[in-house]
Amino acid sequence: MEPKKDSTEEKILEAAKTVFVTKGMEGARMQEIADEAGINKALLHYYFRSKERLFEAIFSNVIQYAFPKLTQIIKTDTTFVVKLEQIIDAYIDLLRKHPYIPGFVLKELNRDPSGLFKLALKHGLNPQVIMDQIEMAMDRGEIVRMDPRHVGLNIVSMCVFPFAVRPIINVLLFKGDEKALEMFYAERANVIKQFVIDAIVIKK
Amino acid sequence: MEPKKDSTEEKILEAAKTVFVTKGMEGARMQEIADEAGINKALLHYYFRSKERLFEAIFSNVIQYAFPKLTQIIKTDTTFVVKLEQIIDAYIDLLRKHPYIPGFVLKELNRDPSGLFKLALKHGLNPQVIMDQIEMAMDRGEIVRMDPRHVGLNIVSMCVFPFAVRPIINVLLFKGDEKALEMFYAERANVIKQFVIDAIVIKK
DNA sequence: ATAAGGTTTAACTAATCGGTTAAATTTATT
DNA sequence: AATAAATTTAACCGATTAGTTAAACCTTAT
Repeated sequence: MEPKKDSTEEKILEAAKTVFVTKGMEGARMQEIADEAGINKALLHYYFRSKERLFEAIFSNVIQYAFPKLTQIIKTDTTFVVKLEQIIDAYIDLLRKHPYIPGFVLKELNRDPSGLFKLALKHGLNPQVIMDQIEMAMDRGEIVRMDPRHVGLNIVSMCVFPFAVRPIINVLLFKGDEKALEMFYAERANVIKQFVIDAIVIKK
Repeated sequence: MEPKKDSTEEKILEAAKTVFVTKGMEGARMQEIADEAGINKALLHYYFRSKERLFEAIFSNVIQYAFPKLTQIIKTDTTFVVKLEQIIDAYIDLLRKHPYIPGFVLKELNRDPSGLFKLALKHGLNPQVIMDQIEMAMDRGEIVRMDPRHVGLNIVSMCVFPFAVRPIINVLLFKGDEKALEMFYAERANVIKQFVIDAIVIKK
């Protein structure tokens, strides 16, 4: 929280983030993090005693990009459609700015699912709030009635999955054309909004 | 292809599949694979010279669960809706039988995306066939007109993503109740079919 | 029986990697 | 200038791991 300037600690955290996110916990090397930060391995251990401690500092910070704060939006006093549009826009924007986060988080949570318990408590991850809002929209007759968990999962799937498989899409659909790929991602917010609305919103 | 009986080679391949899929290429240990196969490390290297060779044998075999043969279904001479239903059913069935494949394939393809080129050639991965079929359904007026890549990606996302994040869903939505989780996955085929049909099929 | 190939045992190499240490050097503080 | 803290250097430790080797042992077909 504290290190504001380009202090050594900040340089380390930035370097560690880069290396951990691209290589993962197991693939990352302390020497590489030190190089990336422009310091040496001894100093790296001088600041963060162990690789595990450093990783946890990074992971706990990065997790907010994967589970963003949606509670402000979802508790707004508007129609479900408006909330839906705002949430999808916000989520896709966030993912476009941090495209490698989904792959990283998936990898690490599959490696050690127990870490999720701590994170759920620490960051107040509570899908129930979202489920409740979906259910209330059904009660108001705004959307068709179905298991809200499936609704939520469908939306998250369409938002996150394309980023988690970015390398695959890049090869299979765009043959390496990063420019076209980025444009494709930019389109997704509107595509998903339209898709979900047509699928579940009741027309009057 | 050849080893039919419970030959040593078959035992090794089975053991390697188990270990690689659960631990990944980096996390897997040759000793553990040898133990799992009930043999020793020397014999393991006697059959498969290196870890990399063994891994490639496994990965090339496992990849068919991730990119199943959909061409037979999609080339059928029926309406798009019927094809859609068959494909989603087949895909969800496959994933329920091999729930850890998505996580594994994602992890490894993110680690080394270059491997995808070989696989695309070797297994004839050709999304264009599917894109063409989607476009033809639009021409026939069966579904609304939109970028077929988004359509395909939406469907695949809703099918695959929930399996890739199985540990997360298990904790966040089911608090470890594997029984309820499995039932939830069983529901998904129908949920996705209904969702997609409502989203893009034109009612007459 | 014997020859060949499959299998085990056990020790070893070479490389990698996280982490430590101690001394020297630089930088900032008083 | 003197002191303390930050940083570098360079060597090292201990553990892990992929892969090798050579000898012995077992199984099986000829």
